[in-house]
Amino acid sequence: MDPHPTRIALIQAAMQQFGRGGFEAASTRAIAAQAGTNISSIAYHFGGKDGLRIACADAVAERVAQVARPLPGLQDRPDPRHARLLLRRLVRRIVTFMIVTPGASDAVAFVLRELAEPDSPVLDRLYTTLVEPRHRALCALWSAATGEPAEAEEVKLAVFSLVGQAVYFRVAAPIVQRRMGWRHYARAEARAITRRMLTNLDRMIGGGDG
Amino acid sequence: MDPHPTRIALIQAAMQQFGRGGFEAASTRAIAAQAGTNISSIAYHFGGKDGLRIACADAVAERVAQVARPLPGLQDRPDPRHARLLLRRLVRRIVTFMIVTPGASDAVAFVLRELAEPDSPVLDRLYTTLVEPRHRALCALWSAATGEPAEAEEVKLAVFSLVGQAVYFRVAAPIVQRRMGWRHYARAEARAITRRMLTNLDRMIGGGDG
DNA sequence: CCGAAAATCAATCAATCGATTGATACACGA
DNA sequence: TCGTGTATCAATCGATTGATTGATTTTCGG
Repeated sequence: MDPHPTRIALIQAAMQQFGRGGFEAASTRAIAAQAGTNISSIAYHFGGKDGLRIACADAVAERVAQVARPLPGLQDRPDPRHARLLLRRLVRRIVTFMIVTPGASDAVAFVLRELAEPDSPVLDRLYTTLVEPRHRALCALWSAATGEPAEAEEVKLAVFSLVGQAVYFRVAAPIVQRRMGWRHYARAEARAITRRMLTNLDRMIGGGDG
Repeated sequence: MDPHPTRIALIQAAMQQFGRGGFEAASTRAIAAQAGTNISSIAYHFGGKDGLRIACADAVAERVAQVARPLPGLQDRPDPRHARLLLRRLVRRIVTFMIVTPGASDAVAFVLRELAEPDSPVLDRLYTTLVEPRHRALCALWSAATGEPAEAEEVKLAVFSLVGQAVYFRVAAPIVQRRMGWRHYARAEARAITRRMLTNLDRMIGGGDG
């Protein structure tokens, strides 16, 4: 079916192992073994380990671009109530994607590892294609919901605060689960996190029903 | 002066390099070189690379234990206004520590790397000595400020949301700085982040002056 | 000044790393 | 039945990894 099954298997395996212990910790042999192919396939398809890293970044960017569709009601200026509704829906989507979507955990872990690396060769790619446009869109919505200017420092930091919470629930999953007495992130746990984050969102925006 | 200068230099260098690219990415040779000593000093002082890892975790735990002193006004049940004041002070302290304190950046990066690692050998140590007691204290304060029971699921998640924001501003520093147009985290930037986080705290707690 | 313990050194070990090689299997048009 | 390009394979390369060794230097009580 797929035109490049080995290529995709390699990306998937690499994304998982890169996300686990970092880029350097993952060996090409282990990646190839998990993908069910030979080591030299990496060089053949991607030119090397670094090429595989870039391919992972592109795969994430493409996937997110598909999931995070053009937000309805962003082209025109939505009224505050509508903006708040869209923000709530987005928070639901983000948390669901990060917590419960199968395979997304690996992608999130991979991205976070790259973001934390001071001189990651794919950081630029991830920022321009993944971080900035989404952050801008969220700022626009936040602006519409609160009336503050979209590119104000306060708004940008507020949006970072919001997504930072979701990111933390993923990156610190072992700790959160242990403290909460959870054995994993499943539907019930995702619901609890979503509820808390929606509460935070409403209160941070203010003015509404809290 | 110091009874173990080489030991301390090794821990400091290791913490930095472990935090940069992860545990496996850091080579013992590079660590020893940065510490200005020989490779075999690692084996002599810590038994090996893993021992150095544990020593780093202990060093962080001890340092945080010193910085995060017993919170004043926690033994008795503070009234809501006092609790909110203590929470605000703690948020200031956390952000300052994470953003601006020299050397703390390495420690934070190291801890986060360990927390993200699924099967880190020092995760247990870090959790029991570092995460849990602080989280419990924050939950108690949150409870006193809001009236909710301290060990309620909602309270625990709220505290995680709060610290998650601060953690994110550190772990995603390259992204945040780029989006904000900042060249680094200095006093002015830390102040902006602190202000936003205090606003978030006030609104999340609710009931107060916002 | 001496001798033992503490600490550091250069040198080397087997193991593993990413990359490369030449051979091989397969599909497809001439 | 060729010839060609794609894709994977086992085998091997030099380099680097963490660990270890034995010698050397430093420290300090007697």
